[in-house]
This record gives sequence, structure tokens and C-alpha cells, in this order.
Amino acid sequence: MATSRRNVRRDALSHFSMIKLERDFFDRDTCTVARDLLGKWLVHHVNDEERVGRIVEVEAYLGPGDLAAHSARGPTPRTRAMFGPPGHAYIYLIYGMHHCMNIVTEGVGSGTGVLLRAIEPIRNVAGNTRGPGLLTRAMGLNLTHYGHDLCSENFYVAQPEKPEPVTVVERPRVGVHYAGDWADKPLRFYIKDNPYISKK
DNA sequence: AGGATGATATCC
DNA sequence: GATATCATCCTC
Repeated sequence: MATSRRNVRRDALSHFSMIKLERDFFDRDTCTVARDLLGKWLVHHVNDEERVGRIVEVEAYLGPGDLAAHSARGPTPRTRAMFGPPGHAYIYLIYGMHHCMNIVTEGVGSGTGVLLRAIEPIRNVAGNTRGPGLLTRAMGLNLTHYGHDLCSENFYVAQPEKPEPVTVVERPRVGVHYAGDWADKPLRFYIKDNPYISKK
């Protein structure tokens, strides 16, 4: 995938060097994107503060046909973003209290995406980040970010200049017992032995 | 083990 | 319009 020189940033705001991911990173097979997101940095600028979290746990949702996916029964007002172009945020409110963030993958109409379940604090991230609702709270994300393009200036995913090697663990997804055969498929991925995983 | 808390999907 | 459900988190 293309990583152009203009996307290498070393400015005053981020004293870490990183390479911003471009849209073609997300326009690939969803499980591949999910795995490749492990170890990447989620970056969100809140006022003059740059919040950075290292993605350590994700889940893949494979679109209509995946009975655990919100997109299982086609587009609705809520899931509209999942059927849009890759590299955008699908964020929803759950249990009336918590927000969960997905990154849309593959082409327009796929209904696929990757749920971010846990991050490791890197910079300006306070509080518990071990869980999808806690992650969004710590990163300052909510429904105002619904459909936000991650190929943007203030909200994006980047590869650190010197990424640590990761070993990927596969497990069934969390909280999708209702999804029949799809509940058992190993579509949850996390970094082995990372202390910020949401649960065993 | 159970409560919080509100949008959404799916029924009538 | 009513209601069951929810890709969760916290406290007991």
C-alpha cells in the first residue's frame, strides 16, 4: 500500500514519529485489516491535545450474512456508515451509556468493519481503556464522530515508525451469543500477553 | 448477580 | 405506539 512521504509527520504537536494510514489500507479483506490494525496507533486531536492509543484488541464483523454484525439485515439509519466507503468511523451508542467505535473496511456496500475493543495508552490518554466503551471515553469519541473520515487531519490511524513485533491471538467475539454459528467463529484478535486486553 | 440508561428494530 | 433487546460497565 502507498505510504507517501507527506504522511510522515514529525511536528511539534506529536513528538512521536508515525506514518498515517491511507484509505487503501482499509479497502482490504476485513480479517486482514483487523489483524493489521493490532499495534497501530489511533490518534485523535481534542482541542490542542493529541491523544494516542495503541490498538491491542479488535473484532471483525463481516457484513450481511454475519449474524453478529449490525449490518446483518442490510442498511438502516444507524448502520448507514457501515455500508459507506472504507476508512470511516461507524460509532454507535450501546446500553444507553457507552459508545463503540468501528472502522469501516472493504468497498462501498460491503457492510463490513472492525470494532476497536482495547487500546494501550501512549500519550494524553487517561483512565481505563480495556473495553470498547472505555476506549471511546478515554479517546473522547462519541456520536458526533459518526461517519468521520479517518483519512483526515485530526482523527486517524498511523503506523509507528518502529512498530514492536506482535503475536496475534484468535478467539470468539465477545457478547454475540445470539448469533448462532457466527458466535463461535474466531473473529476477535488481540496482541498476546498485552496487559490492556479487555478480558480473558 | 443485577442495575444503569436510551436508541433501535420489530412487532402490533 | 409499545416493547424487547442491546458488539457494556460498574457495584454489590
